[in-house]
Amino acid sequence: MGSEGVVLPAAFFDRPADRVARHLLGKQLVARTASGVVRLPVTEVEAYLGSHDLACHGSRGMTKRNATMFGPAGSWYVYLCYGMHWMLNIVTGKPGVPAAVLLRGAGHLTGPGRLTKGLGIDRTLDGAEAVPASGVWFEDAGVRVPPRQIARTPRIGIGYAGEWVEKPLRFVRESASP
DNA sequence: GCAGTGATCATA
DNA sequence: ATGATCACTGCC
Repeated sequence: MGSEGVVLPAAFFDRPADRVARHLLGKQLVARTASGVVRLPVTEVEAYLGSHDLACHGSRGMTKRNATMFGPAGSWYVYLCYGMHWMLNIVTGKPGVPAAVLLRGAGHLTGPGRLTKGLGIDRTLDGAEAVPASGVWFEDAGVRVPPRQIARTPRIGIGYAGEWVEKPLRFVRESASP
């Protein structure tokens, strides 16, 4: 479902990635697809905090692949993983700081690879801003997710990251309990 | 439980 | 130029 909401401005993303991640839960991920505009509530995200975060691509310096992570808040960072899955991230914080939030689930789409596949997202979005003109953006439909519905766990698939493996930087929205 | 898949990056 | 790696998924 999903009626129209207020487009999230770039300023929303100009904060530490873990705060952005927490506040993205319940917002609408909106994409213009071949079959029309799709609005899906964000259900699962992960924060990548910057160059000191050993799980963060930016922690080993800027490369051609991760350059957009060092850009301004509110732009998309999209890269290919395992040769077949596109990962969708929204850049956070100040330019020069490599931080972002990975979108792992929204609406019925679970898993970061299925999410991009379902929305038809690939690297052509990399570096674009999260505004309607780019085809993919966020809206606030006025939904507030209470803290008791939010679970925090370690991030998935980052076993190489030393002491950062265990940091609870994955945020999942759980269904309301009785 | 593990193979598929190919761009990317460090090493040379 | 070459090889290891990889913020995953689907089928065994």
